[in-house]
Amino acid sequence: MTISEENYIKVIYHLSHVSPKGVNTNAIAGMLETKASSVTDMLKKLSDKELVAYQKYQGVSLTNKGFHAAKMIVRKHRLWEVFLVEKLDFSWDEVHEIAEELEHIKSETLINRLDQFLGFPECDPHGDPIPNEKGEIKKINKLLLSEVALNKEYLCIGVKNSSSDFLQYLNKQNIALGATFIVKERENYDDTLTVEVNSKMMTMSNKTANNLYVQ
Amino acid sequence: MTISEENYIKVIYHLSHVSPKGVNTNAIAGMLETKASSVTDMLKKLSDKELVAYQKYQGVSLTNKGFHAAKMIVRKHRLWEVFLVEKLDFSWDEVHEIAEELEHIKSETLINRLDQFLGFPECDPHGDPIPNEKGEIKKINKLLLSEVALNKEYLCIGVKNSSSDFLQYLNKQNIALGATFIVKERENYDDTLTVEVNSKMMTMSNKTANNLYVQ
DNA sequence: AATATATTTTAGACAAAACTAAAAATTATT
DNA sequence: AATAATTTTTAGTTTTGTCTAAAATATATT
Repeated sequence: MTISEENYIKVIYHLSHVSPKGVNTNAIAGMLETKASSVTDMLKKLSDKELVAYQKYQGVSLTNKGFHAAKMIVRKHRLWEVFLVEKLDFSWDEVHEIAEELEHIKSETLINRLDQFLGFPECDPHGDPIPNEKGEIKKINKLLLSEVALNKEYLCIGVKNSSSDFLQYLNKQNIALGATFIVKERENYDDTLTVEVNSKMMTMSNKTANNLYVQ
Repeated sequence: MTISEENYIKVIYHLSHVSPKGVNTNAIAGMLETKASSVTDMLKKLSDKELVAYQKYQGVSLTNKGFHAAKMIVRKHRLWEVFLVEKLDFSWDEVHEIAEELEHIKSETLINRLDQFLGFPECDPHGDPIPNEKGEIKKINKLLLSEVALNKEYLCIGVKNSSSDFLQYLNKQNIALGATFIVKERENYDDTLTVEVNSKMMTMSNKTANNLYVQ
């Protein structure tokens, strides 16, 4: 697989969680910042390689082969992110771009040794689960902070949006994985929350709360 | 720079140690397993980018810019090799191929953090020096085991040939960086050596001795 | 010095992955 | 159901890096 093919497979994988009935050409083009016509070309190629099931005008989905390939790419991406944060002291908002390159390094042995070196982590620095060698993903029960009961303690276990803007905002607010939240009040008008974050009070927008996974 | 451009620059760098008066098109083609005509095309491109000084039929050499770029690629390659051997327990004959891929990862920050994480190593697992952040290379005084005085102790500090065949042969003979050698006898006919390797006697061909750097 | 051999370059072509513009199919709206 | 709007595909180009075959230059040999 070329890097380009891998990027398509990965994007189709992520989009098929949102639209499981078949991923749109345009959606793929949007994610890859390319044109729909380029996507069509690539879908034919991936279809010939039996990585996707593709019918003209009907969207695509991954075959078993493509699904497995996608999970291996995600596995690499997330393991490298752990490496960058845990071993090289990058912060969670800096790692995505570099991992986008590292995820295309071919060696299976490399990635399995890296996994071992990192102590077989289950999640990446944003709380996303890391597929194991076989492609199995441990499902984690998670809630959005925006949907949580009042006056109960929750633990921050991930972010739904891992854009560096959002992550930098969280850094500024001292919110990281492992932070504790107690929602004290929910404003009816705009769903603004009053939250105790690590024992300190703050006001949190619904948009923010809606991008924080807790347990 | 594309991966292909980087590979050309790196090969020109290595070949210019052997032929400092200008590197041949054919030599480059040989190293990259491509055709001379492809090399000519690429040399024009690299010349336009001012990475090499190129005159038709006269061979190429690196400009200062190209020279620095080459050293940064070599730096990455060798640091990743140290990482693979020291942290992921690869053996010195397994790392070259993987490092060939890793050396093209773009981030400067990444490589400097990796350098720090590894404790600013001066040599890679084959004893080759690692350029620092500025591209400076610490020159190491080294001799070939084939040229050494009899009955004096020498330390193995590198290999001249780092093909996996040779490295695997050395593994089998329990020769690694740090091994001690005392040459007891040199056969006049074919320069075969009788060597004490880590206090154990062995017979060593001239070809082998000629590929071992000692101090 | 003339010729033979080897090396290097040019010219033209191809595959991969992208693009633009136009055509076709699907979906939404009246 | 007909038309409008949107989405997707096709057809034809472009760029990058490669190739083959032929031409040009340089080097070696007689």
